[in-house]
Amino acid sequence: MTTALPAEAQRDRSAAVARALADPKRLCVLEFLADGGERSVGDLSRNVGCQVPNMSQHLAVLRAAGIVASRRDGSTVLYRIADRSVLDLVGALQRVAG
Amino acid sequence: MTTALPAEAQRDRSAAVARALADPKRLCVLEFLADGGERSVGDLSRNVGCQVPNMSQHLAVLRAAGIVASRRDGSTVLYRIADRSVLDLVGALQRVAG
DNA sequence: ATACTACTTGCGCGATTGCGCAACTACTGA
DNA sequence: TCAGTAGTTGCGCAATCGCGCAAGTAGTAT
Repeated sequence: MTTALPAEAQRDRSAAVARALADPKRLCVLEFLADGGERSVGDLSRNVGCQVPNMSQHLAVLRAAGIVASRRDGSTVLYRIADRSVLDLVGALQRVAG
Repeated sequence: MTTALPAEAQRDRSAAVARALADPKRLCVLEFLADGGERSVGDLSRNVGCQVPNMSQHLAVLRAAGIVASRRDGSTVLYRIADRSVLDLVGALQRVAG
């Protein structure tokens, strides 16, 4: 079995994930990544409509929460959804928000 | 069919729901409501460990996001999870945060 | 009406957040 | 090495958030 974490620590982690999703631009990023597979920072920044440094910060928030992952390809950095469970989460979110 | 909302408005609603979930105490409230059915403000405030006015504010946030609903029973106000889809959302959140 | 319990609302404060801007690092190609 | 392109990081500011506290509303009971 996995180590039984105190319920409070688990809630803190859940809250951190929710906080990372609590921004329209970051949700927009996840929509692009959901059907685009991998995208560069510049690509995302153009499509979402914000400056590159701002997008980089948003992506850092998503990555810190374990929602996206990144890899470098030459001079560009490609971001992707970290896990399929993230798609379920975004779907559930949209259903409640619907 | 339902009116096709602009994607941006849908994202704003999703972000609002996520923001409402982005607090450990509010997640704790949802856990209590998930297996307790209906709970009063005082009850929740005792179990979560915060003052009554603070709990009332947290519940107002959750209600504004459509996550919980309330009804009055005499002098007490009982809160409950608004919809089953909220349970799916919290579950998906915990799975990603796991 | 009075007193009491249950809850909500307004206010102010410290902490966090999102953003633009500038500066910095990382990689490519000549 | 010297540009040039792609991202990241640091800083400051306005806006928002969570909280405690005080005051107000709603319902019960005497």
